[in-house]
Amino acid sequence: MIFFIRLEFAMEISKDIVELRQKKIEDIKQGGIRLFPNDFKASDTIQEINAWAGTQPDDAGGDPSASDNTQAFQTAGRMMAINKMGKSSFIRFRDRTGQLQAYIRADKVGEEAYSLFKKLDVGDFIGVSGKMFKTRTGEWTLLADQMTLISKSMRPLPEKFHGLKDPEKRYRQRYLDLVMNQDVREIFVKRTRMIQAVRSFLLNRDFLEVETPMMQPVAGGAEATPFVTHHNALDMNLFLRIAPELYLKRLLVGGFDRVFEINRNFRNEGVSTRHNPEFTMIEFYQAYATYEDLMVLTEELFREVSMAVNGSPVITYDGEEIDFSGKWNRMPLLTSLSEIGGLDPGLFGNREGLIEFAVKKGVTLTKTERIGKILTKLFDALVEPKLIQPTFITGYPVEVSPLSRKNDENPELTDRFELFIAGREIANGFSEINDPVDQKQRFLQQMEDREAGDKEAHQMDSDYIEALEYGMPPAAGEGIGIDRMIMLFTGAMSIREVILFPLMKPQKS
RNA sequence: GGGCCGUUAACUCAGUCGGUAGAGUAUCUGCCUUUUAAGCAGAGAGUCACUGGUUCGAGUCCAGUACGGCCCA
Repeated sequence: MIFFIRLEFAMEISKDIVELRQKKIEDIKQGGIRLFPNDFKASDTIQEINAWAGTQPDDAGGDPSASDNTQAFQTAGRMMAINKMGKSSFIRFRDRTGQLQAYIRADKVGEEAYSLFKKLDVGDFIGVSGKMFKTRTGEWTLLADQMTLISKSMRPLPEKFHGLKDPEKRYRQRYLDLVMNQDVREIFVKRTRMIQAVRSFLLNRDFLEVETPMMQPVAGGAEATPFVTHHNALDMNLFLRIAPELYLKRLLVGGFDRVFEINRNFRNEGVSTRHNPEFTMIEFYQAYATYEDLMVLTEELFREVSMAVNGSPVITYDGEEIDFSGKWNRMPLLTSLSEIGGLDPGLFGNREGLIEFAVKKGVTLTKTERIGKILTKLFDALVEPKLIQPTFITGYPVEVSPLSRKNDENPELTDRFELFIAGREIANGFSEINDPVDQKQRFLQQMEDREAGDKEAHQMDSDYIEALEYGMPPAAGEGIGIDRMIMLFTGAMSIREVILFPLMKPQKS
């Protein structure tokens, strides 16, 4: 008999935490307590309560029974720590605005409520009402005269001191990352603020925010491999967009002279610290402007965003101070190749010489690549990593710029820039082609490149050509990688740190 | 796609030369009405990512696979 009892006892306490909590939940339910009520009103935020405490005189709040303190509060949040001391306990709980300590006493909330409280766990949501007092150590604390269970947790939160560190778990269960790691929470709050700052910058300059198709019959506006999907009822394949560009320019034809869109693009490529298959871009287009106007606008944009989120035009990224104030460096691509990349200018038009140089520098090329492509590959390898301070590189070859306007003096080059900060490409902008004949020729050349093996070369978009044939005003447009911009302003070294739910392979069960 | 590294309790991590799996936190039981990573006493908790190999014996050595991290393309 004794053996039997001991065995049962052993089985009981060997259950895991989730099972134990389920049993606890049954107990609470049996006691007539509602586990998930939705009618508790948190009339005060924790921030408001802490702000009130900040206005109190230094000598106030010492005695919880003092009657001169008549301000009562009611608030709610998730319990993050519990210190039980017999018939009284301190808890820390948190809402969206901050954290607060509360003091629960059996003689204050009543024996019944206190015995319910003893069954609760870190991670549960509670509602508390009462008045504020100061503890012996001087911390303002809510003395509960009522305590309500609002939502019960069934799984334990990660450990309170070390938190959640495993990157895989942090990305897959971002909600836990956000609960446990306040710095992560701040990154995503900052992300939202930055996007708002970009949006109001453009709205203040009379740009119209629009939404254009994410599912497109022809995936254009960039050189990338698209995702393919299928529409059942229409029985047609569609591509997830790689860029909104060609639709935004159709809107220029339509008379929206200043438009922008902030949204996701999808590119069917690998993942890395700088690439997620879906990522956020802003593209904006301004009629009667040139790429030079947009460089100035971009400088203003970064300064304004930097001031809005950091209060300074200077940021630190990867140990480097980056200064957005003043006029940024501007340098033609070819100049950067000779001055920074160490390429002899005599080789600029010499394909064989360039290939020889590339091989010497360890840059891999395919056999069919033309001079413009080779030059930009050399740039990516030899110059880009060295551009730490904000730098506009201008004058890109026509053959790698199928949507950019040719330069009036040198038709081999385009009126285009790319912006580099901290050794990374952040933005790409150019004066737009509004000559439909030129645009069609560019598409035809791209089709030749595609046939020669460049799978990312642009596809023909006849519908877009037709739009241009109705007449488009001269314009300039730009795209900025929002995720990379946010990495800069938050100091994140991986794009996964600024995307709430980065793409992960499923785990096998 | 290639290279290097990681995967051990719910979380954070140890684990020596190959010899029966460890700590802190969390959990459970008891005590405790001003704590601060509360304290005191006790207890339970593991498919050592997975599959195979070597071995008398594998968390540890070898091979492969999965997932992840960093770097390169």
